[in-house]
Amino acid sequence: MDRAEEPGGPGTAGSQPRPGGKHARGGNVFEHTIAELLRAIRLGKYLVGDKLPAERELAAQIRVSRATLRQALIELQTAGIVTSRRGRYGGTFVTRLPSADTDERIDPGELDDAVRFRLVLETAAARIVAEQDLSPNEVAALTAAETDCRTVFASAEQFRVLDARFHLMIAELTHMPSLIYASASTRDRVNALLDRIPFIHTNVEHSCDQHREIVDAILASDPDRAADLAAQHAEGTEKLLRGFLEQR
Amino acid sequence: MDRAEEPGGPGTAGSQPRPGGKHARGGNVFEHTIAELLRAIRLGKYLVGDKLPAERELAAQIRVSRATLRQALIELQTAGIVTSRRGRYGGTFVTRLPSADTDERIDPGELDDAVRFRLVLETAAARIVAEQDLSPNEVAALTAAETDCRTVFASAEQFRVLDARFHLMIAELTHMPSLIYASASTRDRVNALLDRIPFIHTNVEHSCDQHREIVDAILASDPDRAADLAAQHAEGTEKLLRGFLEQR
DNA sequence: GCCCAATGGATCGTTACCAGACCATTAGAC
DNA sequence: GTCTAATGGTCTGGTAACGATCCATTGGGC
Repeated sequence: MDRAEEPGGPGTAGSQPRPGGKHARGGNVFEHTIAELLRAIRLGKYLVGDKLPAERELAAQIRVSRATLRQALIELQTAGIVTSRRGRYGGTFVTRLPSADTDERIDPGELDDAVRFRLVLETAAARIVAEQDLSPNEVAALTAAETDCRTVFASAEQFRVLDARFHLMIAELTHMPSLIYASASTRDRVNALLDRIPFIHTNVEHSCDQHREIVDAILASDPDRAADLAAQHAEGTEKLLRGFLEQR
Repeated sequence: MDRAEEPGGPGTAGSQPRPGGKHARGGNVFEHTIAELLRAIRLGKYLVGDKLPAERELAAQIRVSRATLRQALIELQTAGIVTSRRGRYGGTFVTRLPSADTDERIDPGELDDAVRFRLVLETAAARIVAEQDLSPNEVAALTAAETDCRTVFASAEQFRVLDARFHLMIAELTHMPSLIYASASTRDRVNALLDRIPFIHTNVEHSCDQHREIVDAILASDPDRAADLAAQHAEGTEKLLRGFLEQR
């Protein structure tokens, strides 16, 4: 190796991916904040109808000033994704899911990276969780997340949120902050890709079946089987995405 | 990435880790820049004696303004880690390795997270690389990185740089930017922990032997063995660290 | 010997973002 | 009915970081 740099080398320096903008970080803090909120909604942290945390609290969570957060919220409000009510017991509420950014170009490397990294993370998470002893609460949460997925065969959007919640649930059960964060981040990238391809019922049902099997393997404390099933599951998505998006 | 998030919701929102500071990101851009430079040096991207990229270029790489970069460089210069020379064919040169920040407190969760995530990443990387066909150049680079480790039994600092280079080499051979970035980031966290414990010759020799075995498995295209060896290797470090640092 | 290109060094005006204080509105409690 | 606590909405001053420009130094090429 060496410090040839650029072309190949997304090496060690370079910090987070930060497109281009005025200040540091992701372009600017404002856009980053919007992205963060959208992601949380898309990944099912806040479902439609849910109330977001109070502005002061949410700002602290995203580590951004309230002023900037409000800018972002106003943007989302304009887009019809949230609404705000004043007064005690008021707040900001999710009204609908954000529509997919179908216009963005597809970076060929992006697909490859996102989908392969997802395979790594989810396989590992499934194995790790299967090796643990889960508390009754955790078991309940996991099975609930699994069955929730089966309730919605209607829209791609709704399914995707619940699907994401299921997979993130597994990641969270590892209690590894790094893995949780990486999984959420990667999941969102994969979801963005899934939005580009048709919604296929058969696939959804198959996915749900696989979810069930993964949960079974985890609850049966069978790490190898859990990992293997998770890998198969991820590979299914991978093939689907590559089939639709690669080479064009 | 790292650090989780607030107590309750280690969920999906929460953005990059941003301790506490004025502006956004890692406290402030200035500190982040220093950290980034130190990391690149510690992980062997720039070895002692090497010339850093020109300020204008380096600033662009780190995605930071030249003014901020210079602040950081001046700090490093004051600390004796780099020196600058003006004029054409001048530049900024690495003079010595940064000394470890032994004063920082050890977050008990940090050890656990860093060490477990490292296991996940390096196991996956080894498996993936073993599944690939490597080009002659890649094979050469890998074996070179491995043998380089054996050349230095002198100081902990030097060994750690070469050790990091070896592991990052494997990560880079996956050609997965996300995995490369995560590996570098995690590696640095682990290194910071290793700086707190004594440097044990026997362990280093054992590590080198394991490196050799891992390379053998990769070149033999034996993914399972490569993954298994990588896991054993990482677990060795894990036990060492836990033994010295946990519970006190 | 002169010039030039590449580098580090310095300065300046602008802006994005922040912290904190304050105002406005609301629903429930009393 | 009034009070109160929790919330969204508004405003102000401070500053970190930026982009841009210019200066200073140096070694090699002509």
